[in-house]
Amino acid sequence: MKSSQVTIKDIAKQLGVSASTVSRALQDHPDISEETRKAVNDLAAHLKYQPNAVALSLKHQRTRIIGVIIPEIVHYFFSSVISGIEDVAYNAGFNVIICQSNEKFDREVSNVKTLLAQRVDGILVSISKETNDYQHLQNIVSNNIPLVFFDRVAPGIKGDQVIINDSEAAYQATRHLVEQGRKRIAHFAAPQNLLIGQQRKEGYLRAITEAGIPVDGRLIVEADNFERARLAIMKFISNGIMPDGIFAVNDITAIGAMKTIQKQGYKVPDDIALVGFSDGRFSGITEPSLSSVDQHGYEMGIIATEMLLRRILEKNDFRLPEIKVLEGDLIIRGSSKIQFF
Amino acid sequence: MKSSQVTIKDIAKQLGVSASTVSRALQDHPDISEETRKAVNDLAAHLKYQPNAVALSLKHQRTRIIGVIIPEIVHYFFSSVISGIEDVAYNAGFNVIICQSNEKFDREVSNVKTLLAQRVDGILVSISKETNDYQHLQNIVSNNIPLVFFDRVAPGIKGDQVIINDSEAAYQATRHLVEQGRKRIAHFAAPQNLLIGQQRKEGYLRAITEAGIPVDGRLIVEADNFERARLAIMKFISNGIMPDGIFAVNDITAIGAMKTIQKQGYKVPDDIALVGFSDGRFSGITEPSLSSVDQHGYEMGIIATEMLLRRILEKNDFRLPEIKVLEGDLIIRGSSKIQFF
DNA sequence: AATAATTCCGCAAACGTTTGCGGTGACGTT
DNA sequence: AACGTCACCGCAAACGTTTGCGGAATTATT
Repeated sequence: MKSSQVTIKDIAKQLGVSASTVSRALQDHPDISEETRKAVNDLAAHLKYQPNAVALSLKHQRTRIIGVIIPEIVHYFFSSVISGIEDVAYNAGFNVIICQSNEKFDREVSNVKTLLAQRVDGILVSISKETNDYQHLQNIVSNNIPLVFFDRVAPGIKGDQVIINDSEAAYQATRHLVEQGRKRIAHFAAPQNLLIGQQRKEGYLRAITEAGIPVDGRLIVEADNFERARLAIMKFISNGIMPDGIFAVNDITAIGAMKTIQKQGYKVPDDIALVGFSDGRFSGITEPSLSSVDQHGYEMGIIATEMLLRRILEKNDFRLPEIKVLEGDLIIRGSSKIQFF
Repeated sequence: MKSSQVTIKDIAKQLGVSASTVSRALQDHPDISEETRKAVNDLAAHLKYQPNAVALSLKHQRTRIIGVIIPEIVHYFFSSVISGIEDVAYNAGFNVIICQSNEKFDREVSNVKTLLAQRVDGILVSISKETNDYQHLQNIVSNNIPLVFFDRVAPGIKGDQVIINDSEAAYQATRHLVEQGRKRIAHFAAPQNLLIGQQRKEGYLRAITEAGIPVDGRLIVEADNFERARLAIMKFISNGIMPDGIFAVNDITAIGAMKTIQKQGYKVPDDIALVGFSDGRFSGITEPSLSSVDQHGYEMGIIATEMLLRRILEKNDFRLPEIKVLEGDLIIRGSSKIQFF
C-alpha cells in the first residue's frame, strides 16, 4: 500500500539494465547509446521519476538547503526578509528551512542544532533578544558552515553581516524634525542592551546636538510599544513638558503616541510632529499618515542570501567577513510635515 | 580545510571499534558493554557529534520534514499560519520547508516538485489565486504523501482541509450591522471566482434577506483593496446612494472606506458603520478602531499541522479525508457600535 | 588475420547510518 | 572433556545515487 516513490532502480529493473546506466542516461552521459538513453528517459517521464534529493545530498555532501533562524515570523519586517530570502534561494535552486526562535535563547540553540544535523549548506541568522552567549553560533563557523547575520548580529562571530545604518537613519529622522522647526524633540527608545536601541538613540543625540539644541534627559524615555508610549505621553502632560516633536524607535510606538496625543486634544503634526521607525505596514493607515524610516526588509533578505550563496558556492573561500550596511529611507508623510497634499 | 562534520566512523576509528558498535552504544543498546558505551558517549560529546539527518532520512525513508506551500509570506494571516505550523512541528521534532508560490500557478507546480524531490513526510498547501488545474496536487496523494489544505483548498483532491466558515462569519458580521439598526448595508466583495468571495457574499445576503431588508444590487460592489474602496465610496456619494453600513471583505478595504468616508465629512460609525474581515493587525490602529472578523491564522496553522502529523505518524491510515471548519470571531469595536467605552 | 580503437555497459565503492545475523571468547554446567 | 550459555562485538546489506574503472562486444586499422 505504502508505495514509495519510484527510484532509479525501478527503472533499471524494468528495462533490464543497471542502475548506473540509468543514472548516466538521465544525465546524457556520452557512454550511453541513443537507444537506451531514449528508453530510459521515456520510462522515467512515464513513471514521473523524481531524483531522490536525500540520496543526492548524502552522495554529494551538500543539501542545497539553507537554514534561517529568525526571532518571529509574524512581523512585517521579518516576513519581508524571509520573502526576499525565499525568492533568491528559489532562483538558485535552493530550499529554505525556517526556524523561529520566538526570541528565546534556548530555542535558538536548539534551532542551530537541528540545522547542523540537517547538514544545511549555509545559515542565515537574526539573533533573539535574549541571546548573549554565542557558543552555538560559533559552532556553525567551527563546522565551516557559511553564516550570514542580518539585522541583529552577534559580535565577535566570524560571519558576514547585513545591517541597516540605524544611527544614520535615526539621525536623518531627527534632523527632519529639526528642519521642521521643532525645538523640543523627544525620543522613545528601545532597550539599551540592544544594538539598535543604542544606535538609534545615538543618531537622535547627534542630530539634536548638531542643531545646537540642548539635550533634555526628561525627553528621552524607554518606550517601545503602544502602551508605554501612551504612558510616556501622559507623563509628559502631567509634568508639563510636552515636546513639539517625537522620534520613536518603531511605528507602533509612534502610533501609540499619536493616538494618545490626539485623544488629549493636541494636533499632529501642528502641535507635535511624529516620526516612527518602520515595521512597514501601518504608515498609511493612521490619520495623519505616519512619517517613518523604511527598513527595506525584502532587500535585506535578498542581499543576505546572495552573500550566503556566494560563500556556499565558492570553492576556496578565504575572504574575510564582510559587513554590508543598508541605508534606511526616511519617508516623510503627514505626521511630521505641516504643509502636505 | 573543508573539515566536514564528525561522523560515527570517525568515532569508531579513534576508538578502534566498528561503526555498528558506536551506533549501538549511542542508543544504549544492551549488547554494548558499559565500558565501551561510556567511551563512545564521551568521545561523541567531546567531538560534538551530531547524527547526520540526511543519512538517517535515507535509511529510515522519512525525513521528518514537512513542506509548506503558501501564496505569500508577507501577509499577516499567512505568517500567523506559518507561525502555528512551525510551533507544532518544532514540538514534534519536525522541520519545516517553506515555499511561496507568489500567487503563481507555475511556481506552485515547481514547489510541489521540489518538495516531492526532498521526500518530505507531508505537505501543507494553500493554493494560489491562479490555480485551476490540480494535477500537481494529485501527484502528492498519488505518491501517498499526506496532504492537508488550509484556507484555500483544491476541490476534488483527497486531502484533509481546515477552513474558516466564511459564510457564517460574513453572516454574523452583517447581522451585527442589522442589529445596530442599519437598513442600507453595502457589501464590498472579493472576486467571485474565489470561494471566499462567493461565501462571504452569500453570508451577507443571507443576513440581509433574513432581516427582511430588500437586496439592493447597487450596494454590492466588487472592491477588495484600499483604492477600490475609495472609488466605490465616491461613487456612492455622487449617485446619492450612501449606505449606512458596510461589510467589507477584508480590513484594508474597510479602512479605505473609512478614510474616504471621513474625508468626505461623514462620521464613523454614526453615519456609516463598518465591519471588516481581518488581516489581523490593523484593527486597533484606526480611529475609530475597526470591527472585524478574526480568522485565527495561528490556530489554523496549529490544527492543520496536527492533522498532518496524525496522518504521517499513523501506520495504517484508512481514514477518509476530514474537513475541519473553524469559526471566525466577530470582534466588535468602535467602527460599528455607537455606544462604546 | 591479428591487433587497436571505439562503443557501450556493469561492478563496486562511496556518502552515514541502522540492524539482522553470525562469530568469538569467557564462563558455567554436565 | 564436551557442551550450552552468555556477553560483547563486527560483517554486510540496505536506503538511492554517482562515478572510476574495467570488461565485453563491435568496428576500424594495420
